[in-house]
This record gives sequence, C-alpha cells and structure tokens, in this order.
Amino acid sequence: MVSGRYQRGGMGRLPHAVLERFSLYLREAEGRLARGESTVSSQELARALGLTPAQVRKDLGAVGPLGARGVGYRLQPLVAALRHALGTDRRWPMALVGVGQLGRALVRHRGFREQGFCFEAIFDRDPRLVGRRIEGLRIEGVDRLVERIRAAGIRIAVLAVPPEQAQPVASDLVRAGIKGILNFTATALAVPDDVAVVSVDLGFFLEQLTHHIVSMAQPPRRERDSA
Amino acid sequence: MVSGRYQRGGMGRLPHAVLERFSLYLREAEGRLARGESTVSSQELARALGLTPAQVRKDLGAVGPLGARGVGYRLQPLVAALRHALGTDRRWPMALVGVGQLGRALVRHRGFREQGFCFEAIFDRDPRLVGRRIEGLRIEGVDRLVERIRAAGIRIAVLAVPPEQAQPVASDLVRAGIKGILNFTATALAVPDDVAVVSVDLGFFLEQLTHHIVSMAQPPRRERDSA
DNA sequence: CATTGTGAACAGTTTCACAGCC
DNA sequence: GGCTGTGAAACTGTTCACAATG
Repeated sequence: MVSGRYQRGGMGRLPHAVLERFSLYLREAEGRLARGESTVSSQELARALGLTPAQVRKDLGAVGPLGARGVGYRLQPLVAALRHALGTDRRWPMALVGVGQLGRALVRHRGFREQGFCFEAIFDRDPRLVGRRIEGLRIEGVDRLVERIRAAGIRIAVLAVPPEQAQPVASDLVRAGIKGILNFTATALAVPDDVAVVSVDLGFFLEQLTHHIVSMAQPPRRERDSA
Repeated sequence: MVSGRYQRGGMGRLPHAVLERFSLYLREAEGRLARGESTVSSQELARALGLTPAQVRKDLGAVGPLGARGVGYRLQPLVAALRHALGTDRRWPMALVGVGQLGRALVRHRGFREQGFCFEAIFDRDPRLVGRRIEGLRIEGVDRLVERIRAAGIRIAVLAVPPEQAQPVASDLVRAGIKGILNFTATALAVPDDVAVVSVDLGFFLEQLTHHIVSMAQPPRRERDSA
C-alpha cells in the first residue's frame, strides 16, 4: 500500500507490508484506548481500516500471541507491542535541514512531539536565516551540520531543501551518522545500505489519485491494439 | 513505498505495484530528458531507481511495446506514455481545505503547478481567514465548499484540517463531486468506493524509519520462543 | 460461543531465461 | 551485440477454513 515509498529494501524480521499496517493498527488502537475502550477484535480493526479480519490476525500474530480467544486484543499490550515493534517506545531526536515554507510547517507540526519525535537541531544554507530562532531552536549553518549531528547523536533527519542540494546534504547526513532520512525532495538519494530513506513526494501521491480518477472514468477500455 | 498509502483498493488495468513505480519512472525519465538525453535502457533506469532491469522491462511493457531492441526506450514517448497512464497529461484543478501552516506551504509549493496541479479554490472554517488572499486566491468559508467545488468541476481535494474536522469535510467533498482526496490528517476517512483517498501521515513515515533503525541495531535476533 | 492462531489454498509480484529484433 | 518483450518458475503476500481456547 502505498505511500511514500522506500528506496533500498526495508529490512527487519517483519515483512514490509505488515510493518506498514502496524502503523495503522497502532493509530487505531491508540485512538480506541484514548476513547476509554479496553479491547478490540480483529473484526473491528478490520472494519475501521478497510482490511480483512484474517489479515489483521495474521499481522498481529507476527509479534506474538497477544490476543485472547473469545475476547479480542487488549488495547494496552497491543499498543505497547506495536510501539516496540515500530521503535516508537522511546524518544527520537531529529534534525531538520532546509527551513523553507515546508520546513517551518514541519517544525511547528504538533503531532511529532506527541509521538516522541522532537527536532533538536535545525540547519539552513541561507546566512540570513542562520541565527534566527524557530520554536525555540536556533537555525544553524549547514557547515556545522556534520559536527553538530554527530555530537548530539541524532539518527533521524528530515530533508526539506531544494532538489539540487538534496544529494550533497544527504551525503553529509550519512557522514554525520544519520540512519534514517525523511526525504521531502523529489530526488532519489544514493545512500549506503544501512541508511533508510523514505521519500515523501507529493507529485507521487497526486499521480496515484489522478490515475485512479482517469481509470474509473473510462471503465471498460481495452489496451489499444499496438500502443 | 514508501509512503502514504491507499484506503480502499486502487483499481485500473495496471496492478498497484506497477503504478507506484510508474511515478518513479516518470520522474527519472523527465529528469534525463531535461538533461538532454534521448534514450534510456532498462538497465540504467533500474540502477537509478534501485530495481532490476527485468522488472523495469515488465513494467514498461504493460503500457505497450515502446522500447527499441538494442537501443532502449526513447525518452519522449516514454514520458508521454507514463503521463498518459498516470493521467497527468492534462491540467488538474484542485481545492485546498484548511489553511494552516501546512496548507499555506502546500499552496505555495512550486512543483505542483509545474506538474499541472493547480489550486483553484481554497477554504477554511476560520472567519478571520475568509476573504484573505493567498497566492492570488481568495480564501472562502467551508459553507461555500460544496457549491463552489461542484460549480468549478474540481475533482481533487487536498485535506489539511485538524483531525476532528477530517471526516465531516471529507463527506462534504464527496457530496461536491470530488473523486480523489489527498489526506494530510492522520485520520482514516470513510468514503464511497469510487473516491480514492491517499493518506500522507508523517507519523507513518517516521515509524517506518524508526523500525528500520531499531531492527538494524540488534541484527541477529530470533523470534521469541513461541511468538 | 465468539474470537484467536494457523496450515493450506490462492492471488499477486518478482525474477529468470531466452527468443526476437534493431 | 545489445537490449527489449515475455512466458514460465520462484517467491511473497493474502484469504480461507477450521481446530483450539478463554
């Protein structure tokens, strides 16, 4: 299922597809927990997320037998197990590179902090921005990037620079010890195998929508004879 | 991919997986065309995108035999065919609902216009914003949404409202004739089958990264004894 | 007795290997 | 010779059906 997408095969014991759904299960389970519910069945999860109950059970079975037959899954252990599997049972300091419109919107984004993702260093190439503060953080020059990120032990970076700078900055990030890059440039990044890149390319998402629309519009079309 | 993901199965003659790669091929082919190249081989595309040449050939074969044996694929017809398949060989007017930080960043985002995606109506619930202009467009109240979108014949909407408003606004969008929703709220939307939703949930992407990082860190771990 | 956990059947996707063509 | 197009094989992921169980 889509989405952003991964460069270089993901990895880990869980298959890709399962992992992507873990995020959905987690979101849904957290919501139900917050609403005061205490258990959920595979059927309910399936309905809420547009999946089949069998798939939900198989997926959740992958982290261990945490369901109770006749009852369903208790939300608290479920949330804990999913967070553990996804690695979000801890805080994750992050770096931002590129303080444009998008970069600013990301730094101010509420949800991140709640999920334990917290910006702790912000960089931009533009000297006019360096020194300014945003959400209490001082914007630093990219020349400080490697040194600062390494010193802070930050492992996740958000890349929101113009396309030309994407690859050079990515290479610096790798040098700084970054292991995961959330890439908002529409550029494919070359990085070593142990660094994960998730690219969020808005054009990509819109193209999936437009395809859907045009293919719905002309339903029973055959391939052209030789096109 | 990364990315975003689909609620309700996509559809159309091309399999999901192929379609997602079409966006990548298109991006890469456009780039090469812009750099003055005129053909590309499956091998080159594969290398640039981290795929196998066989897969590239199979995928591109799905739109018709547009490669030349011994030569590769001519970029111009390739780009045209991919755009046609994705539905981006035309202009797509879009509506934005929710003019917060993120909404503003999206409206100002360059790339969209270049790809033929153009905001033509902007809505917000906040009366203090209604009437203001942003990138030459007047912000309108959500009460006008159904009427305005229907009149303008807009079929794609970008949803960037707070989570509580997500479902009600989505229902209005459906009523207004919208067929594709780019959903930036972390909420699962209930919509009819002929409406596509692509959700861009930043938490989702970060979770994929953190999973990658933690699963790399403790390499040869076995499943728990009965998990 | 509702609901999980799971092997076995099925569907979708990727890779292989090679014939066909420029 | 180099490269595409494509069936067949291998693989991965999904659904089914049902025994196991709190």
